[in-house]
Amino acid sequence: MAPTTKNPGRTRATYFPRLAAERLDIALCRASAAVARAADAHAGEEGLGVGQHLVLQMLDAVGPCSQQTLSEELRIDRSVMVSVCDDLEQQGLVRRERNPRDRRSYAVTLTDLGRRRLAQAQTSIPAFLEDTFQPLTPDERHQLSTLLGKLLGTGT
Amino acid sequence: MAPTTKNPGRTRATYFPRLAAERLDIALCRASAAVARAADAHAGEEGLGVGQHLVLQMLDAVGPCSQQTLSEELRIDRSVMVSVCDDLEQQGLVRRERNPRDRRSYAVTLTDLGRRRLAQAQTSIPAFLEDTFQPLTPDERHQLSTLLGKLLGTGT
DNA sequence: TGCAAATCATCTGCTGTCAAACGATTGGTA
DNA sequence: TACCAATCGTTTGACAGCAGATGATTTGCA
Repeated sequence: MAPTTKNPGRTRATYFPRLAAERLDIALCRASAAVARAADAHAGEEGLGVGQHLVLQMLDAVGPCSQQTLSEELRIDRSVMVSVCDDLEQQGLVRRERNPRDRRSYAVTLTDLGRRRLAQAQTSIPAFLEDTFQPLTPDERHQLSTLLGKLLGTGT
Repeated sequence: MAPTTKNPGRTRATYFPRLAAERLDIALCRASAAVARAADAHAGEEGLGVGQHLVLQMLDAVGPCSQQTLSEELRIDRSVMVSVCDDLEQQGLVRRERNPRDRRSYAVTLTDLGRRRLAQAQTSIPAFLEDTFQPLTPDERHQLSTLLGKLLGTGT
């Protein structure tokens, strides 16, 4: 069985690279799926979901926010934001205070515990990014960041 | 109401650009989500799902395949591949023939109708890509493709 | 040969995401 | 004032994606 009798149509030197080269949209989606998987795994070890981390980080950066604002800025659907804030509140990392000016909205507020939890979670992010984007040099990562920025319409 | 009495914490000059610049993983996922949404919309108009299109294209390129091979090369879960092939078969675009060498697997085969349908669907792809990646110059698209290729481990 | 392990396609159940609808509240207009 | 549209948070239902189990079949090895 020198000339492989089986695997009649199996073209090693696979098809995927060709596809990824031709279809930029597919390449982007597949890469994103891999990265998202890694991020979820990392977040799982850390005990704080990706979305929850982002909410804490934004609250720390810009102060108390409505869930609406958090949704828009973090690109997380508002119906998802509900459960994200539920979890955070239950862990005592944020408080939901009614906005006296507009009682329809909350003013989601970072607690001291939340601030400490965020600081702790932040420490592992650089290593995670380093690990996930290891195939790229620092310069290439910067290129990628710029290109994605343009694609997202977030200025340069 | 010259000094806006409401919107106390609303920081226009939004937060998202900062986030996207710091967190390459988030930028990648958000960009991918936007692109995927556009692709789904395009595929909807075309009447052929993204996965179904990819299957037809691969069959045309490499000949009859098992669902397993299609799954691996297209990065589509095998349990999802089942319904993708179901749809294609029901529309008469592929046939599922048993592989006589290995009756566990199918040899999914492109029909003439499938080949014509593929040719028709292909024509609208360039315009879709042009539209979706409009913020990027051709050179930048090539850069992005190269970077994603490295990230996906598909050689240069 | 006969038997254990691996493989292919499929099915089931779980999770996360999104669209749409809903109550509560607000702002604007007559 | 009374009323209508818009907004915020929430709930619900539909749907895709993935892990794991299952049945049929094949392969490897004694």
